[in-house]
Amino acid sequence: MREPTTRYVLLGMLAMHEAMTGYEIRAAIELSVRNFWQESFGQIYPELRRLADERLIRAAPRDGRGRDAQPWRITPAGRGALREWLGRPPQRQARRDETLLKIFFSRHAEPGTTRALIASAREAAVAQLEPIEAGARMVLSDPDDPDLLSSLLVIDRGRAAARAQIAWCERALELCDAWEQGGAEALLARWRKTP
Amino acid sequence: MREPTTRYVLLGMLAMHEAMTGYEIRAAIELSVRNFWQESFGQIYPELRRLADERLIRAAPRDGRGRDAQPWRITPAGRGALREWLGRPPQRQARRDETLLKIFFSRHAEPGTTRALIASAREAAVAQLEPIEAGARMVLSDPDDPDLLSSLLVIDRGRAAARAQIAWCERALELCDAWEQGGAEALLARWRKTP
DNA sequence: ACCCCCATGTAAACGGTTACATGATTTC
DNA sequence: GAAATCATGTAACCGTTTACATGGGGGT
Repeated sequence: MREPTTRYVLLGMLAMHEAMTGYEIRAAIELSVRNFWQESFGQIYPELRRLADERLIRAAPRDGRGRDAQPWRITPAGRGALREWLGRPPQRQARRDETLLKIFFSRHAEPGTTRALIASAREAAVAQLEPIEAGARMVLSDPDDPDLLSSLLVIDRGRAAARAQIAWCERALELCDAWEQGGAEALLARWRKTP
Repeated sequence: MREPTTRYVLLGMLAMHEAMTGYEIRAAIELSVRNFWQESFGQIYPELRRLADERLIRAAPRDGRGRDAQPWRITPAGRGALREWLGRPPQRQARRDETLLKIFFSRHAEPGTTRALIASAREAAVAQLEPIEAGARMVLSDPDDPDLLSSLLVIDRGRAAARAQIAWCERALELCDAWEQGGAEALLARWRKTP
């Protein structure tokens, strides 16, 4: 049995932010959890309808946002559903990294591909780091935010992941060096140096 | 435009291993890249048929494996397709971690949920580490393997990711402590201590 | 006799992205 | 006046998982 996660992301965001439109929820996801979650409008809008049908959210009065903007509010039942989901052990983890897969097979590619893949993985991680630091500064500027702990935790996780990625890329390039210069022997020597 | 990755995983495995059945390919995936990729039989068997139709693989003679076991071999065209895919920049990355999502929303759960989630994330990472080390020992026992570099690279990545996860979990628990004992002020102090 | 592993496959359902359509409002 | 952003939605398509079906071979 699989479980749709989208609805709980929507409920979670509405639990944090009082009243939001689908568009704003999407923006909030991109702002806060973008390093480990994403949702498309094609998921968000139909799911909001379903949540409203089940009385887990309810339409809030339209104020001066945009003409068509429909803000939603979480209901007590919605908070209950969210709490219940949070209490269940998480099961799904993505486990899909195309870059690493390519690196794994790269012996069968054009020469130099392994290095190129590692280098671009490093660049991607470095690029990830910048918005994370910007997010950190933003969060730190409002110490009264009740979600301060949550925000810092996920920021720290994204940062740690990016840093680990960068460190691995550098080590990986060293292992490539050793392999190219001294074959299996040198590679294993380099490997054993820092296990 | 999206691109099916399954076929290239199959081609890659057949490029590494000479002749394999669908079942063996699945086992090889679970052995080597399971930390960042997975395939189900429902994907593998139909895709093998398609690859055979396109002459990227071809049926190898059945030897004494099992009665129904059908080994496949990669063709030169298949190697070409694999090489071409490896040369294209990787695009998809999963970006989906339900555990972290729950941690992010855990302020709206029963008290203690945040800690419980972090603790179970830590345990999961520790459990991941054991088979990785076993895999490392296995790879190191055969230094003549032409895929030695590839294997060590992905093993090192899995290990680095698991270790980073464990380290983050410990820091996260410390941040929880600070928050619970001294509120925002203590949390920020702890945060700034090791940024 | 029973159970587990090997082995292949199909069909349904689901989760998710992409493309498309539409139009208001704000900013340069 | 043009461009960007705000805003909602639908339909098609695709990738993936799950459940189901089937049966041989080997071990206890």
